[in-house]
Amino acid sequence: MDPKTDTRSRILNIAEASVLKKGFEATSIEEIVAGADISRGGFFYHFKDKNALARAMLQRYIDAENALYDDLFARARELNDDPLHCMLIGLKLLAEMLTDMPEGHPGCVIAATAYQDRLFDEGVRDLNRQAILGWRTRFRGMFEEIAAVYEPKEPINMDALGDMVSSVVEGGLVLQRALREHNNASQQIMLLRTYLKLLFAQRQI
Amino acid sequence: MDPKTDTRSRILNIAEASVLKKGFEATSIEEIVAGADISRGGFFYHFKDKNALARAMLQRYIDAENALYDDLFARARELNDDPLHCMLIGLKLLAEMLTDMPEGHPGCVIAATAYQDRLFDEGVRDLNRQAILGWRTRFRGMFEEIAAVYEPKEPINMDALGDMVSSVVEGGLVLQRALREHNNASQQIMLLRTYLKLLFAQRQI
DNA sequence: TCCTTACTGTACCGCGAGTCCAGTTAGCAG
DNA sequence: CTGCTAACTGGACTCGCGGTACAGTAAGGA
Repeated sequence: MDPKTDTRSRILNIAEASVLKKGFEATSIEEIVAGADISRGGFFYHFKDKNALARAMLQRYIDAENALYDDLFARARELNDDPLHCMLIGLKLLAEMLTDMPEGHPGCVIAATAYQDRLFDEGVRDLNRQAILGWRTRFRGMFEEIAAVYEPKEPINMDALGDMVSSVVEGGLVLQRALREHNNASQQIMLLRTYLKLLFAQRQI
Repeated sequence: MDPKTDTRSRILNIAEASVLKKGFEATSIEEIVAGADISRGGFFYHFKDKNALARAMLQRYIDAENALYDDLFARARELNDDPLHCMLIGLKLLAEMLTDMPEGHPGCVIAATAYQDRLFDEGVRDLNRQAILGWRTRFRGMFEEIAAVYEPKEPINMDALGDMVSSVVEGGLVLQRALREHNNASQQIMLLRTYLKLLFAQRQI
């Protein structure tokens, strides 16, 4: 509440809005401090440099994304207890969520970070890495549950399949950003959904 | 031959090597001119600014990528005249090609460009856009040929399916770059290959 | 009263992009 | 041989941005 005590959060909010709109590099410290109504000195009091800001933002983003996945698949699970159908519903929900964002998804920070090596230090890149590995584990687990019930029609590398969710989202977001269209990511997720239907369905063990 | 007359190409070569290794932003004009053994003035004689350099490099990259696809699928066609099998062979060749690169693929310039809005002007972004739209058309055409012979087992948006090739490559490269692994892109392409097998095979019209 | 937290404000540095411009060198055209 | 142009060199300079340094201050608790 007290504007003095939550300056750090205010900085993060302002920075996040600007970074999602224009990219990290395009967001100058100057404009952050202007938006948060503090001095440059104040900024560096909270973050020793731009990398510290990046780390904090990335951590926030990853936490939000994880919470989103938790929520999405929890809701899917309520609707259907079967692991395959739960996954299919979850992906549908994810696709819908991406379509509903009028501006399109803010363009995953993961890719932005991956493609700006120099700008970020090892800590930032490591956060990034851990997040992706976390998603790999999450989805591989779900796919293994599915495979325990439905025999896959083709042999599949489960790690790669786990990665495919992130990969499809990231790839879709790259297209979306480059093409300035707004539903590529959601379309690609729907294609992945079809893939999983073909791969697992109709051969219950 | 004459070092004086092909300075422009020399600049592009030096710049490309450095950009693929460290990223566009991390490549300073200073180091390009040092590598090409010219002066800063000489650089700006050939390229009015860094954007002009980016445009030239991107165009080169896109041309090379298109030539690669032409070659790959031409070779695949020689091996098998059926459109589905041609596609499957082509994707296998592509995956192998990506694995064979010891350093991994140079990390597609498309994504790098998409995620650095401020750095590039409209011209660069438009080149990027046209390239992806070109690949959409290319692959949609191939998928339509396949669909004329093999009825897809699930209804499919052909534009999205065309995009899926680029999307899977881009997504895989993002993972690869973020994880510092080296075969994610090729694995994702192999998954796409399996997808197409499941979607089209065994239902010849 | 003293210490700490959370700043403000100002001055300053280095780096890289980009500009300007005067001068040089090589080659070709008349 | 003259003159013109392309392809530079070299140096000085501006600007924005990240980052440093540090002195001072206002507010709140022990």
